[in-house]
Amino acid sequence: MTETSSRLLALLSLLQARRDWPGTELAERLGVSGRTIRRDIERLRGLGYPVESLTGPAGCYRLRAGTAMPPLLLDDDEAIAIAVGLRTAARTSVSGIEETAVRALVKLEQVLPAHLSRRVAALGAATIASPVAGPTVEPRHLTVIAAACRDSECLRFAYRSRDGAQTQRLVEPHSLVNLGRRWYLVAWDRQREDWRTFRLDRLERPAGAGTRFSPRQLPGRDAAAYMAQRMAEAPNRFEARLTLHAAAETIARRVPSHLGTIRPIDEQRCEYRTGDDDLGWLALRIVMLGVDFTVHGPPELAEHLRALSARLQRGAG
Amino acid sequence: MTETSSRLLALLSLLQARRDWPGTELAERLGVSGRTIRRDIERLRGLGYPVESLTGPAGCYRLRAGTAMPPLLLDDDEAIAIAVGLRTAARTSVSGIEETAVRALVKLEQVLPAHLSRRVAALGAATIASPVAGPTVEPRHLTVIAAACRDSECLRFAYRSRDGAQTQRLVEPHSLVNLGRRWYLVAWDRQREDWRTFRLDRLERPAGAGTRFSPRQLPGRDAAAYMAQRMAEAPNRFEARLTLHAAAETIARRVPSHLGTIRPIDEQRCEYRTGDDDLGWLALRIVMLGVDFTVHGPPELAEHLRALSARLQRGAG
DNA sequence: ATCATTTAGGTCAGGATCTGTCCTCAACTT
DNA sequence: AAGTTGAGGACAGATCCTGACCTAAATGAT
Repeated sequence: MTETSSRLLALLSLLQARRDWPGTELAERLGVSGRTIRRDIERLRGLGYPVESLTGPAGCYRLRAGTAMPPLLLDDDEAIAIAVGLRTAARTSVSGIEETAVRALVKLEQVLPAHLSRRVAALGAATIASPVAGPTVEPRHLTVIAAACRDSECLRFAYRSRDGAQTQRLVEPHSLVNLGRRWYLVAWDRQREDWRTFRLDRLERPAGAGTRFSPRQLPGRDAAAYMAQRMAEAPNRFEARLTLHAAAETIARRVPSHLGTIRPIDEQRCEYRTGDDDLGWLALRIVMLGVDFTVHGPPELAEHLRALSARLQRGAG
Repeated sequence: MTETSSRLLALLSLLQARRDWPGTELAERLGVSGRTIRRDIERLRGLGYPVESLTGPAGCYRLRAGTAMPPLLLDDDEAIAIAVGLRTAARTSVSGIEETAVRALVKLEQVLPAHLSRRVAALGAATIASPVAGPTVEPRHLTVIAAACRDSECLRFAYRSRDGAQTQRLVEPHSLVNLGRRWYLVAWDRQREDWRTFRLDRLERPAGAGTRFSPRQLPGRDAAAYMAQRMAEAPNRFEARLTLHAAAETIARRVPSHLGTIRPIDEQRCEYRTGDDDLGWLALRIVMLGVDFTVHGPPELAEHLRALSARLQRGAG
């Protein structure tokens, strides 16, 4: 019955490509009689996909939103758009869905035909990298590691520790965690026989080792909690304290909660605390607020802003 | 045969959720015999989905990337991640796939269950809007209009022209075009009986009018070309000319081609020309380059940068 | 090297399902 | 009021599906 099944898929595909479909046109396209189309529609409804129908002249079938997600039938361009969209969603670190985006990306890339994969890679190469954004994570690394987590497959990679030393690692990956602007891997290090966290931007040539492992119990509630605890021990290099000359609500609407805290001082001012490892990024965040401000620390930030101010002054003549 | 079809879909879903599946486990999950699983795998292969298999102990089935895109079977969270990803991809205006992203978004939203739709909307509301970004387009407007284009349905909306006058429009939508940082609708205006272009950020309460129309032939090669021609007649409000104190190649890698042109002057300098309607955005683009520069015009830009410089100077103390 | 495990696939019989044809109804637009 | 479109029952013939049973081939562990 591969005939009937594939026809049902083709029917779903058509119903997703356009909204309104008269029965006769569907019958023609699929090469079956109108009666069979009606039966197929009935089958789809039986499977839980709500197909509306209008009677009379200009009557048609129409796939509506139901209670469950139907299989998505994408053409090449749409698949590419989704891959690119998920990559940016995974990278932007403001939406709060980074981990899910990576999971979806792994699922998509597993079945993405090679020629589309190449096109996505080409588009990725054309994407600009902001010079103040600091080190970035390659999307490929992200999906390789996420796939290893999902499939309980050992992972091998080279790691550059904070002091610059290169080591080769073999780990049992547990989870990918997105915190602040960075990605971390929580994994059991097989050589050191202990849990470790790795920053993805310090990691090179990750590849599945080919061997499976049985998942271990991570100490702590979950990977995000574990990671947050580790992070609390090693805070950001720069912790900024400023006064903003604008109402707290105005600012709160522009700053995602994990990128710092806002406290009102009075009607026209508020206190803003935020941290980062990168001065350039920190400064840009402040500039983008678009309001007057006063820096209370750290001195490096004030220095950086003065340098930026001087550059603008010189540039503007 | 709804039984067999839905089992095939369930099988595809399982194969997408994890990489390796032993046959016995699949048989258990789907409640059929192992022989039927083998036959189902055979069917999937017959439909063009390449299912690998490993024999021996630890043997398993594995869905590989083929030559065509299989139907994507998503869970709730993944569907949300894709919706959010496509929204950002449609909004960012650097990837060059904005139109396709909107098309995919329309397809997705047409079948996205209501409770997921609400969650996407909630996430969208939490997204921050940069104050220098200028007027933004609501994702809802984008999808409503794109759907009307796709389905050849008349569209009604309120339009605020450049001088602030409000008018009610009834149009036959032709295409959505993304140019620069903006979205435009190319449509046949039924009242004026001529082609018009509309900026989406000036448009309110778009809604399908319920009536269908038969598509007209647009003058010009395609909508993008038509739009580009119209745009050439009405350039940006501010056209910036600067010298950057950095090698042309360095800059070229950071600037998407439609956001201005780079011409080398010598080894260490290049000329950068770029335009925008919004001084804040223009200035931010320059700041983000992270290199020294000299502004040659327009005077408003220099003025704006001096003001920004002063703000930073004050803020840094 | 041997053994156990896993996929591959042929065959068979009974039952279920699918398809097209023909027909009658109901709903809706013009 | 008429014409168009979807809904769906009935029927017959062909097709397909499933589980059971069996043998072959590949592969990792002991």
